[in-house]
Amino acid sequence: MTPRRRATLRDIAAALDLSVNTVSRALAGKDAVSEETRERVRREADRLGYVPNTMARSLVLQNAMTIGLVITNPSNPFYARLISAIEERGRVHGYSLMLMVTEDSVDNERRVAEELMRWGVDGVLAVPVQHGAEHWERLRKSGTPVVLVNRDLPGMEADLVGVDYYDSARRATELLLAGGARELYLVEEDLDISPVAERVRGFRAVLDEHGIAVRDDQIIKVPTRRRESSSQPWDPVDSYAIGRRLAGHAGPGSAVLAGNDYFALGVYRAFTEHGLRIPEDVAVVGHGDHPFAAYLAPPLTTVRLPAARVGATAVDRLLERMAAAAPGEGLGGGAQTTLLPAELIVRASATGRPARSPASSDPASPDPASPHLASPDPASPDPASPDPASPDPAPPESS
Amino acid sequence: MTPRRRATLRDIAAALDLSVNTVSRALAGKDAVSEETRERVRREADRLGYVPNTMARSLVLQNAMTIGLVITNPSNPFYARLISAIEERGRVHGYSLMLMVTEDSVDNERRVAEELMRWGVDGVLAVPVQHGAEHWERLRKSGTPVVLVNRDLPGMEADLVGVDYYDSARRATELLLAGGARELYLVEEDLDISPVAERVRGFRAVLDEHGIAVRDDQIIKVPTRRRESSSQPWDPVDSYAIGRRLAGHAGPGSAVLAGNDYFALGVYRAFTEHGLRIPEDVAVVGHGDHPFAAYLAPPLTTVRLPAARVGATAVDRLLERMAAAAPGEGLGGGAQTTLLPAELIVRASATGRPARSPASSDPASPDPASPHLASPDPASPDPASPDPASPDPAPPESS
DNA sequence: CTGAAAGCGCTAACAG
DNA sequence: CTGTTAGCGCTTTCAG
Repeated sequence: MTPRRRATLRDIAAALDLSVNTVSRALAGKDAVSEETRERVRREADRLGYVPNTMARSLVLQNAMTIGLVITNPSNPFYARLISAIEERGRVHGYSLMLMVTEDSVDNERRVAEELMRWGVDGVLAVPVQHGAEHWERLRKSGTPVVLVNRDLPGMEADLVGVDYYDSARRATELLLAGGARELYLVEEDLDISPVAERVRGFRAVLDEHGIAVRDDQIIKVPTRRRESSSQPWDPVDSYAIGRRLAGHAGPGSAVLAGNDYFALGVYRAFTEHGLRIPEDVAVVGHGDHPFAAYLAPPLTTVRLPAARVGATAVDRLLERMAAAAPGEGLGGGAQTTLLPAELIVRASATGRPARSPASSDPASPDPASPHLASPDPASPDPASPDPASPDPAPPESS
Repeated sequence: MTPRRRATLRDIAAALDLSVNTVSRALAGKDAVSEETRERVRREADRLGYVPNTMARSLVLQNAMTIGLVITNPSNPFYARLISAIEERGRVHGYSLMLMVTEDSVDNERRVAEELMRWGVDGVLAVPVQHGAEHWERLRKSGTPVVLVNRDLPGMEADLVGVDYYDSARRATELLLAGGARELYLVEEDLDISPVAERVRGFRAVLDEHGIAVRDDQIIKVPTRRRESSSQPWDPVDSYAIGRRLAGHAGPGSAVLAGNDYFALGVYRAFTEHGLRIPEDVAVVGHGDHPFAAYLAPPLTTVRLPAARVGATAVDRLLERMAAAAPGEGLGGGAQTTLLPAELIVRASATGRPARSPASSDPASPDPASPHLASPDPASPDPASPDPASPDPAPPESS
């Protein structure tokens, strides 16, 4: 009984004996239409259950009202939050999201970039796989702005919105040193990506400044297993293995800085099983402030990432580029890089005097290290307030 | 220098002095074209960097080659994995994903459904918000198949692909009873959705069968705070509060079954802080088998959800419906419900003899309760193999 | 084997 | 205020 075929402007026009054009304008709210006609059109439109055809509209308007979002792995909690933030901010501006997943494979990424071109999306937000920038370059040259998110991409001259991991690693390392650690280990994923590189850089820099030599074996790479366990988040199993190895020569003065909380967790367990106490025998700091971090025993000191802000900022930057791309201008100015600050959340796993070390270029960290330092095994596991960095979730009214 | 405007078939045709039509066929690989012409066309096409315009194509073909995916919250790890699985399976069949996020708000859902109609997506996969089915009904009546995922929706007669939570709750409860628990609590999110309802039903059923009366206060609802903390996953903070309350009258024979691992975690911490031992004083079972579950102290017994399979199955079901919707047929047969079995992962937090209770309608659970039972604080935290339910990423049969 | 013509659903000039 | 004419980029008849 219901119309198998969607109603179109023409159907309305026919029923009312008007021209398609008039109907179009009536519905679009343009002026050149009598109020009466407009009313009739409206009525008929929803009598027929008319729904405008976005594709047709986009085809003529030459804009897709869509932005492509390319993510390596939605199961990474940071990216999951990024997706939400981007979707929300995009919607506010009337854009839909075309989501593509690469699983950190360049082949997938190439396919995906191609598909995005075919769709003619208005802009692309991408967490790039490490190698290969040609496909993104092609896209950009064809007039589609591309903004990199979270990871930089060497061969690509594009905007980047990410997190200041160099700084977060510095702060975490300072904290560890301030707590008395001397034998530090950095546990990172074995991927050649900028976030890892930046953290390594920050880690080394601080140790250097303190005159501590860094042996190669202090920077440990955990093999990536995302590909195999498709759509599974990081698995602590490998960091657990690493933790067991470390446990042998660990003792007071040892500390581990992990590139993500899951790695910290694996290490945690290996240590406690081995009878080592955290933080007395070995201090641990993670990255990500995943929901479980505050509830471990002891609560995990970690770095809270401004996912929501990164997402919103990335969308904003992309929107600017899209606006600039419209005229003749060559896609706005030069590439801009925006690194948002992360927040060090000090909890019991890395106790010590707040990192107020001399060398710290640390820009007025919002005094994190207080409540939790008191109780090494706090009775109040941190109300874990929602991303404090996102109290600006876009126009709360937006019409 | 680079073409501001994308090359079109016409450009190729003009350059080669051919008709648009011929070029189209040449590129589409249709037969009625001489090999020579085809070659010339191909060459010119990529000289010009031609990329077919999907929108134009879709407009005439009347299919969008897109499926809409509506998710309440990507930060829920289960949904994150679902997204990956669906994207992957969709891509295999040539479909792109339009992702929409509702944050469990009906208003958002209505907007989103409308938008999906406008795009004319070929089908929709949705994790529905509890109330309001009219917008989905409209979509369906307009000829777009809708398959519900994970949650049922009362007013809607549509296919559903989900998890058998009734069974998972039953099995978990049986396990707890077998372990000697008598005072059981079920901690669930305060949402009126089928997964929760099913678990409550399973929980009650088993207790009933064992002649144990269930007081209302044994079924505890944790307030939802997703909306506020937009794009944040569950926060254990509320379940932690609940755990503290429970800790008062908990003791040997007490047990908690949690609707998700984060809740279990909150309870965990409240108990241990209160000096209660797990599982000796109180046993705990979660839901979800999130990556951290195996690494808690003690490792958390939980239910592993077949996210990848749910995703793949949902896509397959949708594809069937889409195929059926093409002819005159009324969208295939009646609504089908597919509930995939979850797997009970027994770890130290809920020790006891394997649940081999009489009333168990339990279809040969794959003998879970062995390796971990031995060591209440196992030295081998479960290699947490990737979703064992998805070693068959391809159509097990379906198509 | 190739071209001409029509049309998907909508919007943008331009006339009347 | 309203209708006519084009055309977005592509595919599909149907003739040649």
